[in-house]
Amino acid sequence: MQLSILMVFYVILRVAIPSPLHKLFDYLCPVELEGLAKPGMRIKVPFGSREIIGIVIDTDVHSDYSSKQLKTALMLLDADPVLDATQFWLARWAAHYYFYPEGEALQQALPVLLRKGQEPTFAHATLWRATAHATLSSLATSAKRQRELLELLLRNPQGVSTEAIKIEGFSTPLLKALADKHLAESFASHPRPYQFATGSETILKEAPLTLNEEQASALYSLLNPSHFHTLLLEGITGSGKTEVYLQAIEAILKVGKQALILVPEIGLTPQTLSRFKARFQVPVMALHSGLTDRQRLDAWLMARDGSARILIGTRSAIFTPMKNPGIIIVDEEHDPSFKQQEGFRYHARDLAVLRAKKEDIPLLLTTATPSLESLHNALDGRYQHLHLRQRAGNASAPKFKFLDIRGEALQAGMAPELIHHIRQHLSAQTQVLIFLNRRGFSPSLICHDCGAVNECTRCDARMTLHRSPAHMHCHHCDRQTPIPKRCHQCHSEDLRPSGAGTERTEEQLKSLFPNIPVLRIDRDSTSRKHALENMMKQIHTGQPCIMIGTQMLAKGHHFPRVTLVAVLDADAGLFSADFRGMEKTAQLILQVAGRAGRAELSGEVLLQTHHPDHPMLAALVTQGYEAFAKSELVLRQGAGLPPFHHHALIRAEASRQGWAEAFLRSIREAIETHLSLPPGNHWSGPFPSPMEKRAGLFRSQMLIQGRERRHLHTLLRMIMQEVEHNPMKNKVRWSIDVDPIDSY
DNA sequence: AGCACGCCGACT
DNA sequence: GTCGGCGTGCTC
Repeated sequence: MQLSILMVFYVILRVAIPSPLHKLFDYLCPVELEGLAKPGMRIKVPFGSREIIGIVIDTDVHSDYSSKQLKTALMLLDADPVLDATQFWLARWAAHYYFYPEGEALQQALPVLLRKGQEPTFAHATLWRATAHATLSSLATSAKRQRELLELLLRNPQGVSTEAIKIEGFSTPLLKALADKHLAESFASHPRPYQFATGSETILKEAPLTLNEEQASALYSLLNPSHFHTLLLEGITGSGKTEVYLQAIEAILKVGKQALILVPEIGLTPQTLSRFKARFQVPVMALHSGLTDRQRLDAWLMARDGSARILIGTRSAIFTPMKNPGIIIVDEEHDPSFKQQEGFRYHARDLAVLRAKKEDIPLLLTTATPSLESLHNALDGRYQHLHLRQRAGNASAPKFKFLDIRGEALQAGMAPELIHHIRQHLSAQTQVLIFLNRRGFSPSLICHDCGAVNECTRCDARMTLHRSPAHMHCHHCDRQTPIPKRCHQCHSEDLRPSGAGTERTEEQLKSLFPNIPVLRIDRDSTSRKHALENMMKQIHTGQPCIMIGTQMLAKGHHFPRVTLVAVLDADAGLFSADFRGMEKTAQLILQVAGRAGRAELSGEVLLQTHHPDHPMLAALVTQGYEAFAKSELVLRQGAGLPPFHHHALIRAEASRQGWAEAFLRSIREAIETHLSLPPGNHWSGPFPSPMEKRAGLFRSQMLIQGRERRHLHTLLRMIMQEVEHNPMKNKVRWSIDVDPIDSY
């Protein structure tokens, strides 16, 4: 007997769901969507007891699940993929590379409103107009207000917004009355915020500066070829890096293309933006955290349809679509804020390289102090490496000097000789900048009788004493308490602040120089609206003053009247547990130093240190950053550290001590007993994190070092597998950090 | 991550 | 008697 087999072929949709599960989910494709669902489109699907929006990854005829087990997708939200091919590829690539769930990664590449299922269209306003047959005579003369409103509508046949009608003094019931009589009607308008024709338009508002030879050569190298290549442009502060890229952008705009500029988190200031807006006539869009969801979507749409020509944004802007990409620029490429520090731990600079390659456009990395990663790539010939060694105009480079503070009595962190220098510079009618990377009044409050230190109950850290307003503050978990009156151990009342933060140095400077304005610039003093702006205004009057601040002062600002820069604690980070401590210190010192002598005045930089003979510090000061960086690279190579070997950090935290570590240990042991380690990989740990307890959680980590990326990733995949089966996985919070930039 | 299910304490 | 605490388990 012959059985007739009825074969039913289903179309399977593979969907990325925004959930922390590291997998894709299969759905049956409804018949009416067959042939319509394409990769990159949003689709609504049932998921557990909810309905959520996922992204179509693929269609298939096979699934590991039977058609009985599969649910049917509900509806497609897009007629065209909302993620273009590049975005789709980049987000997925990053999800795999950084071991982040694909659905979550794709989600993060989309503006919030699109995640929520809104249409990818511009904001539409509801406008009102008179209907075709409406005339004033249709209304009784007694309906005075209605007549006035109708008159307004008749005068504006293009439509009047509801807001405008209210502003004119008409109430909504009045409008409704007209609508009910079919004299007024509403309609939706989809304004294009910019109408922009490519071609013969004006691009510049302001003439470019004349480039010197170095700048011109950098510009030429950047634009030739116009295909993918990476250029690391290393130039000291004031050497005119920005002018080079402004002119590169101009050239890109001339051929009808768009430019994407990534800047550090604190770099996206109104000043940065105004520099672009002053130079270019074309639409410049800033993508920053202050935008509403709606503004963000509009900016995203304008980038996608090509009407926004210049896009400036922080880290996440790397996922902005562009219709006609022409160039990507990563400004201050060494800045750590390009690496996201939680969740989706991607590095925007590294993704920029991937994206530029995919789009086949040039990538420019600019900095005064290259990251060792980029420098290594340049030295190995993967990036072109160009220098701007001349300072623009006639500014001269600042002179560095060590101030040996061994055995010196410091006043709020300042040596007598430093105070003497400050006095000299002030009497020459110039400004002084003091750098201290420590907020608050004092980093610790110590009992003078028993030595007990006021510590945070939730972290392995000391509470910082703040004076204005007076409180104790943990800078690691944000816990705040009143200032204790007595020692918690011996109840002595003799509690003394030990060490100086910016508040204390500010206070000391004010008493030393009562007639000179002292401006403190840190996160606390600038939290009020316009506070920073007002201080900047005062500084730019050019009158003598002293600025005391944290790294907020180090980045981006121009202080033409500053002739003395002092780094109070050049040793911070010199002996840190983190192998990047030295690199970070060097970058910070040079960045602060760059504030001095930017105009015609020459500058002096004083570094207070206990280690004037430290070889790295000496190399930095006498031979410059590149010499320092090259010798640091030699050390890294010898120690098998990045950028020569690759790192990944497996972190875990739990509410009870020992859990996180036990979890990591069981992962490691499971792999070591059942599997063999891919070649070139090394484990260390698990060990407690440098600050084991933080915000009430006990943290542990395990470091993996790998000679080759692909083998490192093989091991990370093994770890992922192991975690899936680990019974403790729900007792701890864990994460993988590929290419970590600190081990906090 | 959500959300449901499930099994123990103080309340209209 | 029930509301609700959060432990546990699942999501095609």
